[in-house]
Amino acid sequence: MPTSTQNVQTILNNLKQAYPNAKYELDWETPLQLLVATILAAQCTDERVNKVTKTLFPKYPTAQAYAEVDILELEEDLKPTGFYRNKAKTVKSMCQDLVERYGGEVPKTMDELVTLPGVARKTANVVLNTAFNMPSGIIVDTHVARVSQRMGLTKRKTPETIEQELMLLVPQEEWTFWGPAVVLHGRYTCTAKKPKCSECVLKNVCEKIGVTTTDN
DNA sequence: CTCCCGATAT
DNA sequence: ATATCAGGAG
Repeated sequence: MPTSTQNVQTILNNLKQAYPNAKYELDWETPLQLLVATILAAQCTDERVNKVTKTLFPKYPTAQAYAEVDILELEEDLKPTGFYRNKAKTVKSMCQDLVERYGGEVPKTMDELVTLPGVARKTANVVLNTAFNMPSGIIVDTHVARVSQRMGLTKRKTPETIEQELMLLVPQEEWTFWGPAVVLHGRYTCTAKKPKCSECVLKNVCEKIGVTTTDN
């Protein structure tokens, strides 16, 4: 058995012990809500997104509602999440697309999702993994990318190529667990600045590539 | 590669 | 002051 495969098993075991119920922390009830929340989550904490969507979701119950809103009003609604002009434009045009091409429903395939404005593989994987329980791929956000590189699981730089390598290493039945678990690990332990290596459950199989500051 | 946006951590 | 934050488009 290759070393990397052995490491992946160890990583999985330790992650499951540390984050047994790992799941995405964005608040949502419908696929459309999760899709919108994930777009708003770009360069913004989930906590802030949840605060905004608490009032946003009741105001816009359907894709049609976003599609018809005045762009300036939507910009105001999304302002606290940052990148608000881009996000308002993206959400509105994406929902227009949903209404025109998919009857207002969120499509359930990767090929269809990534044709929507503002949706690439990361956002599509979040929706497919979380809302539709489909192992379409592995969520690779800034956290998963950073942790994977530090662990020595990949030397690639772009989310797409990192995802490709991870999909070869991680068994498919673990894909939907891997993403949320590694995101949590990256957010709270393997942080971008000053990672907490001394309390890391993966320290024994981590190569600490590019880690310059540790707490021990 | 840059740009979009603003709050927070360091 | 600067890096970073559940990214994606041009």
